[in-house]
Amino acid sequence: MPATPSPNQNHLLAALPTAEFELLAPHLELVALPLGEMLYEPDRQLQHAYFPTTAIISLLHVMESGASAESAGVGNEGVVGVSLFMGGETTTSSAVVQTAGHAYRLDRRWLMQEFNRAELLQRLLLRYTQALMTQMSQTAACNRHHSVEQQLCRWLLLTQDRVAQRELVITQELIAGMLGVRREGVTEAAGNLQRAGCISYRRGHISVLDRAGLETRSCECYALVKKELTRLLSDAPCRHKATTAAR
Amino acid sequence: MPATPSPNQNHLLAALPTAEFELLAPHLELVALPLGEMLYEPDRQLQHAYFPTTAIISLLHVMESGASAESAGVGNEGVVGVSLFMGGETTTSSAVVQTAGHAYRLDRRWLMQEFNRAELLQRLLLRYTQALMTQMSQTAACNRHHSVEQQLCRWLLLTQDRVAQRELVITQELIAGMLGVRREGVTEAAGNLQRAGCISYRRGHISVLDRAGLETRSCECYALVKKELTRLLSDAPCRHKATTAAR
DNA sequence: GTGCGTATGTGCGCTGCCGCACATACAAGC
DNA sequence: GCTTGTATGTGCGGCAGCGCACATACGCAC
Repeated sequence: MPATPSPNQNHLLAALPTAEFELLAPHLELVALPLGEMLYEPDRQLQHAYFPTTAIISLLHVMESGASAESAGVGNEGVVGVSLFMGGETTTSSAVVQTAGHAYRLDRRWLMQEFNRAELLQRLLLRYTQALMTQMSQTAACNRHHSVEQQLCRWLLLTQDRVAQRELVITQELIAGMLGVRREGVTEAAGNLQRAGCISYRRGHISVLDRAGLETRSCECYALVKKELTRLLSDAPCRHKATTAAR
Repeated sequence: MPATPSPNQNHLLAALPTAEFELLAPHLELVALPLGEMLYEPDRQLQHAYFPTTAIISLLHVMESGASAESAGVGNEGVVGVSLFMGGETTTSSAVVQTAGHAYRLDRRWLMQEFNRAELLQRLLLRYTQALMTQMSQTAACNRHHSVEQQLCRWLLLTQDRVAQRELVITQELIAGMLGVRREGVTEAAGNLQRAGCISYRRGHISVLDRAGLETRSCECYALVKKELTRLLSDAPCRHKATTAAR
């Protein structure tokens, strides 16, 4: 973990060619995102796009019944607020900070303007958006067909990729909210994984011990989403090495 | 149903201002899409974008187990092949003709070129893509929390909006494939809906008798997706009235 | 009309997840 | 240390949907 926050910790920002980055840099504002903060909710006008460095954000759907489910997560590989440049400005989902950390944000108007002017920035953001769509649509199919344990594995792998740390700081209760299942279901699945030596956990902390084991027990969705993200962003121009991290 | 096929039957094409449409028109090619035809599949390079008029296309995910689920459907409100202008060129899903009919298609290269040149075309396509993302992410949450009957209602309503006909020509088996559930589950749900007077059906045909009834029995997802589609496309410039049809 | 392919109806037992009601045990603050 | 809030463990009945095995019945092709 770099002690000094840097925009290059975000893969999209790091992938921008120097010329474009220089234009953008003065407008980047570092913000701390505490756990549970809501970056946007349905129908509320989003004021900034957020490029996470150490924070992780969940795109959550809350149903009328109060039940919730995550359609995608965003970490240092992406950006929160694609609806700004997609033109809709609002979305039907909420964006909630799932792991506290930092992000750089850009003002809405500036981003919208620059998106239309800077061709490479536009291309990069659109390619990332397609990766996000992959994640969403795969989650739809995954929710239909795969078990809680498989989905927990997928979720742990995706999340760990974003923090680059063995230990995740999160409660099973919160994970249940993301997956849209009961907290008890997560407890049981996590128990199995711990007994199998894949993870170990204590009150609010989960450590990944055996990634290969998790990948075996995960459904195919993890590898698929990961592969697509890599494909879509790896051949982008790149100032720093941040984008190369595949899995 | 107009006897003469016209690009204006597709809401996106109809929404283009005359100047932009004139540029595009010579490149539009009318094609017949038979039931079951696969417009693209994972990793296969897409050669055309399809603007359906009477056809309906399902964006399907096929899992390793062979099970499938639709993450979104595309009818005359949209376009198949957003990955072309999003920059990825391929996707991880398949696109399968769910209801036979017609579509206008545009060559891949021409569309990619024009997307970068024509600002209004770009804006329209991106807004539609955001509506598609709404459909995908809502489907993810819906698959998690709602019953087969609720989802069948949602599916019937969305599909009927696309054909503008009382009667849909489709088997329960195919619907089951879209929803990612058992055929018997669809049979049972359809039986309930018929007994309630919402629909009537016979071998391969389903007629919607009571839209309001279906909306009541549907989950909130139908209204939400529909509303977002309307919002994103209604304030677009519009040569014809096609885009105004909100439900 | 007759026949046949295929769409639909129905009944099993089974499983995974739910909803609830607790028991337990951790960790931070006094 | 002890208390207290909260995270986790566990057991129950219930139910929706699954997988299977059929029975039935529709409608097209001949």
